[in-house]
Amino acid sequence: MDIKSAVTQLSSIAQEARLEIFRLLVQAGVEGLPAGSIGEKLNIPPSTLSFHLKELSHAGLIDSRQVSRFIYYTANYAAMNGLLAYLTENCCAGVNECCPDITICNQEKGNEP
Amino acid sequence: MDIKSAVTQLSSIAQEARLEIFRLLVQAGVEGLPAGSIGEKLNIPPSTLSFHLKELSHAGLIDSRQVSRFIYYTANYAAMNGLLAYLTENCCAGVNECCPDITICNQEKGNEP
DNA sequence: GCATTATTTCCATAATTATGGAAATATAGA
DNA sequence: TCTATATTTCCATAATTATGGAAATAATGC
Repeated sequence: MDIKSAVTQLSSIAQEARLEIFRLLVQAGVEGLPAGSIGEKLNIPPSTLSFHLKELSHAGLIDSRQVSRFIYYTANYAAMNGLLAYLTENCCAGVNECCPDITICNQEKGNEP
Repeated sequence: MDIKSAVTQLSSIAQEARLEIFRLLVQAGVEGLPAGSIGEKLNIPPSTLSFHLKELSHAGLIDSRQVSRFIYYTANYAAMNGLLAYLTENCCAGVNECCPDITICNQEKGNEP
């Protein structure tokens, strides 16, 4: 992880609408949600939603896949992990127990029904 | 944690200079660093540094204390924890093991010499 | 091909944020 | 009080980012 990617990822969630979208997707799990549902749940007009989804997507914090006419968006848990790890890297100079290892939202253990 | 605070905190580190400052302080541990040292290490002019430190401070991600003529800045590990927890809250709907508990950088276990 | 639905692009406008020089303020020691 | 050092405030300029309507594009079923 380099600092520019980290800034891009942080910027992408440093905005209320996008943070709501991201958290919604984090909570939605590996199946994700189609764009339309996201806009409906969060009451965001299509053009604005599209703009924000693109920002999150470019940052790499969410992925998308097409299913018929719907585009499903999902949180990229690995990217989230990477970002959190970067923030806490070498915490307290790694000298002691101040900062335990982190392992958060490992997508390998997803909850696909 | 409410979404506005989270956005404020994320915005505060969604900027290269500030992310460098924050990470430097996270790594510096509980003693922290005086403003001057930060500016020197990261090559940031005083006025710019002051602006960025204020942003981080207002967001609550760093604290400061005066020691003689120096102002020491420190990472607020509790705030960092809170932010990371907010991002991963109810991950995958909390249905399974997708997202283990997180405990990162607990300042109670600091490494004061 | 046509109608329908889903999503994105384009665009102008508005709002926010970053930069750093110069001056001001604060602290401490002689 | 005078001087030196540390940090912040002020300010103008520049750059980036957000918003949403309207139009365009894409995908599906009939």
